[in-house]
Amino acid sequence: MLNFYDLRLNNRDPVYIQAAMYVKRQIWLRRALSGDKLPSRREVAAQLSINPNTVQKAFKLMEDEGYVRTSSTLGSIIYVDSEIIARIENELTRELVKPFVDSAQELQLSFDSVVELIREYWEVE
Amino acid sequence: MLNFYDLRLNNRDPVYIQAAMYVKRQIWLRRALSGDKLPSRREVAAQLSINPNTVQKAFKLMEDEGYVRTSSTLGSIIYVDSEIIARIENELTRELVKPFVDSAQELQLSFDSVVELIREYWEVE
DNA sequence: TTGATTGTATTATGGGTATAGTACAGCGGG
DNA sequence: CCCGCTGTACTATACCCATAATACAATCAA
Repeated sequence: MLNFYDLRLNNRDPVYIQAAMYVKRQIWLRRALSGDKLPSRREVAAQLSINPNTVQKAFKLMEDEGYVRTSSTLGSIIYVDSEIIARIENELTRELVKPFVDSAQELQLSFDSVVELIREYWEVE
Repeated sequence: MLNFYDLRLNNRDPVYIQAAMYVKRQIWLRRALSGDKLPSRREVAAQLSINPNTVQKAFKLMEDEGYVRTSSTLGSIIYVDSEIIARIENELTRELVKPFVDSAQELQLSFDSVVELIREYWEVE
């Protein structure tokens, strides 16, 4: 049973987007596999301390994007096939790397200096 | 006279934030120097095809952050000293690199694979 | 069977953002 | 002097997001 306790919400992006992205990352990490159950809308809302309506919106989005299926009898489960996984992988890496490279180049940073900056932040926590 | 023709607005972030960030980047790139004039609110609105009120909000933000000064006689001009430049540099690199590294680590990417991904996107246009 | 949980839906409120439209005092160039 | 531009301010509208508070039919366990 996938849970949402690890998800730390930020104040920048819509909450329902963040929730769906979280599930996407779990699929990417192979921590969410086809058939895995998701908690109920109300349970997820409790885990994240958000409104059940916002969770409903996230589930709706995940269903539309194809990796969550819902039946009123069984609740919601993960569904992924190779096509969906490939789509998610492309989406996650592209959405991560592309804007970063664009911004770095807009600031006219060199490739080497960017690598150096990342190295600085990589280990520190 | 600094203009805003190069700024491509996205649909993700508030427009007035993007406008202020654009000026910040020009300062970072030393394309905007102390004393450089900014167009009027209405002129910026025209350059970006947005509402003058939104521009006013951007100018208000830039004044609050210290790198734009306005007098009703001379209009708005850039003002930066070494302290402000240092602050902007830290802010831009941190806001660029930190979230990127956080996301990459959340996807459990290795440092080397991240560098490789960036290399893939770096030259491509 | 009864009661609790489920997915789903609706209405209302509030905050943030962006827009449109208007207004006004101050200043400068013709 | 006067017209136009300036910065500034205000109201109203609209959209998206998030929340609160319900409501209801279907399902399942006790």
